[in-house]
Amino acid sequence: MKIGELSKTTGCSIQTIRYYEKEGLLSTPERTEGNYRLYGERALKELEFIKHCRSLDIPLTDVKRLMELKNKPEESCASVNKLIAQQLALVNNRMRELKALKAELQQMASLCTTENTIEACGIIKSLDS
Amino acid sequence: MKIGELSKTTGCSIQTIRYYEKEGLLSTPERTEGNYRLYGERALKELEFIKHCRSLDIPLTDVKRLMELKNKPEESCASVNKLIAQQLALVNNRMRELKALKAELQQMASLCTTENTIEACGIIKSLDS
DNA sequence: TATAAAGTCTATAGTGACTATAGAGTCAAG
DNA sequence: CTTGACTCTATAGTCACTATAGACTTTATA
Repeated sequence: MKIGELSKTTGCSIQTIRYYEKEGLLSTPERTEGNYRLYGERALKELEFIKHCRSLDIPLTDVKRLMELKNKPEESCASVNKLIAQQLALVNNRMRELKALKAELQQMASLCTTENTIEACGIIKSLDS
Repeated sequence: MKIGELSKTTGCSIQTIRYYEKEGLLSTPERTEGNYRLYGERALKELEFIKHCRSLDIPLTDVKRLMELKNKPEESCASVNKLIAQQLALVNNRMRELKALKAELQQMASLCTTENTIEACGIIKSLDS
């Protein structure tokens, strides 16, 4: 299939697919006589793997490492484990931050009624303190 | 005070301060004979305001708008209100995503014991599906 | 007083993960 | 045989910074 079809099937934009190729995440596709990229099952699977990792916010460098590890099936998966644990720690951190953030935003929202002038606005006041 | 002191007082890096100035968020500072930036109370307050907004993940364009609104104290604060509500919606969305993400990462972590080879690794398997 | 060290200046490039655009080439349908 | 859809490469833009190079200014020390 050509890049447009791959894009539709996977939901990745065409530019993103080419970007992943440039970054060495997708294996170099064959080309038609007219120099169009040609993809098969393999590229589809690679792309789905990347998509899945990205939906977990795993950075592309780590995705690349994971894909390389996949090709060394006899090695220990300790590094895979570590990577996921790190990712989990990041997510936990970010969630804690977001909770605090949400609380403050809600508090701010409650300080403002649309009828106020900016001078009297509780939100601006709270941002100033 | 000079930029280094402002940086230490506020915890913003020197480059960030200069960046905010370039983006029109900080008012243009005076200069010494030797062309060093000179800041006073005003810059300190502006910078604290920006920092506070940024800690709430409010994008710089919106911070700029808020600062402009602050200088029009007689206008209605409806737009301030709207901006905060939008930000809150974003945060809520992101929290929902992160929850799902965390659940999946935890599930994955539970699939792997360090003794496995990659071939048998539950994490890689789950990333593949 | 000389010089070394610390601070500051501007301008530019890099980050990550894309997105957008320009300008040219390819291919299928009417 | 031409129109339109698709694809190609190369380049620039996004956001909010961070990092660097190379020059200048100020302060501290010998």
